[in-house]
Amino acid sequence: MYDIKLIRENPKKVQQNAINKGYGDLSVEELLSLDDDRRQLQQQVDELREQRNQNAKQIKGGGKPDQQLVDQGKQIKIQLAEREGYLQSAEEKFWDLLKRFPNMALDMVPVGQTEDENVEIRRVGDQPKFDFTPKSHAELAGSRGWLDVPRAVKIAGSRFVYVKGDLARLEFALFQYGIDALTNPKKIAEIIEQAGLKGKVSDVPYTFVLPPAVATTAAFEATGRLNKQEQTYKIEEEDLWLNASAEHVMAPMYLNEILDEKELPIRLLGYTTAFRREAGTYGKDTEGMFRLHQFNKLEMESFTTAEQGMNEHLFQIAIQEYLLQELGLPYRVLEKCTADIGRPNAKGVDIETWIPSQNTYRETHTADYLTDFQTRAMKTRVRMADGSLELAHTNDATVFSERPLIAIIENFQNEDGTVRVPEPLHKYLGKEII
RNA sequence: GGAAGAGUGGCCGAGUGGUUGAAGGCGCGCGACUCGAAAUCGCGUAGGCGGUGUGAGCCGUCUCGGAGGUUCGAAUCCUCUCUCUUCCGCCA
Repeated sequence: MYDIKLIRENPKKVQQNAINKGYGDLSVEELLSLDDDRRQLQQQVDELREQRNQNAKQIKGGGKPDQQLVDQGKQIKIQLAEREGYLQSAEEKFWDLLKRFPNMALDMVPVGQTEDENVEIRRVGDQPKFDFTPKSHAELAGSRGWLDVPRAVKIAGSRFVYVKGDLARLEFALFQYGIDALTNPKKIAEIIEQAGLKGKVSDVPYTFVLPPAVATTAAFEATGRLNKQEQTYKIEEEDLWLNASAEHVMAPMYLNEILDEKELPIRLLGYTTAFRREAGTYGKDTEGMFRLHQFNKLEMESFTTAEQGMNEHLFQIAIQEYLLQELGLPYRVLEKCTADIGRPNAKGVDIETWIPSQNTYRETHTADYLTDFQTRAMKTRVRMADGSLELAHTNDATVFSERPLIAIIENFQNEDGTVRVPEPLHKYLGKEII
């Protein structure tokens, strides 16, 4: 949720930002008018309440209640109920609209209308050269018995799969590798060093977390990511939604809490199965396991002070790149433009990994810097060393989903359909070729 | 799922209709005492919203799990709901 005070102070900037992020239908003018309405009503209500309280205080003094004062109190009560009714509906309108406003994009974020205007900032790693025609992951996995799509469709419908055998084991190897790396102080220190972030970010390792896979409406809404129409599954008969990313169930962990500055940063490494409706993607990426209703994901979530937020973002990107480099996967980093960073984001980066069968880079990772957009709604605050109170900043980023498996089996495939396992995963898989 | 009990400030814990945003204690902060510390003593210790305004602050209002209701007036009474504890049932 964006800050109404900042909107009052910078109406033009906020309106322009909404347009840049694809929310041009939202009117700052309308919002400020609703804000005025509610503030006026709030004042009226406060004044009536004051009268009520004063009146009650006077009555209390005597032994027998003064009938005249009691009648006066009744009058106040009637007026107050009326004003409170108006206030309530004014508040509802106001908050409904305010919640729809996007977070302010940082100045460095390129302005763009679609994801095509994301800006590539670097490419790392060489695309593999094949002296045969490389197969798609769906072909490879199909021929090796690693994916069973028809049977998954039979029992759960489209966009579900059974992941089997060595591919399933490769998936767990990948996650185990990510968990080991991010919980290891030495690795963390190495990544910070390599990224030139020494002294700029904390060197505390991530804490591995297995979170609930669901969240209540209130918790999910506070993350700014509840997207019922396109992405989120609701559990019938329950006030619960299936997460579409571990971030959704970790970001609200400190709902209504005041953290001590000394506790920060809080770095969480969450693993969960994620569920997405994928509405509006009919016919897109239908082969194999690229776009599924259900997939597993390892995700970083950090809580920092405002001052540390940006460096934490850079740190999370550095982690993503470090792991991809160790695996030997070619990738490129894109600075997401205003239209693509998403409503709650102030800045965001996508990492796309080379997919030989598609002859292109495809999104495998994302890193989001949310500033205080989530924490304002979640009321997650920080008691600073000087005693002041400020909103925490949040960052989240992918460590690994299942998509890197696609990149691994395609980039490291042999002509006979076998796959060379990246060296860091050998110890988890117990073999070098699958 | 059934039955009973309980949810108060950072923590513990008073409080069953009227100066109670809330006694007391612990913790924490500042100060005194001390060479220093402990102990002791003194003072201070929630947040949101609105208004006014700034060295600061001041005024009003709301918040005692959450929502609603009764009342001139609710932490206190009523209804619903959530969570926790214990017992029963079921179960990976």
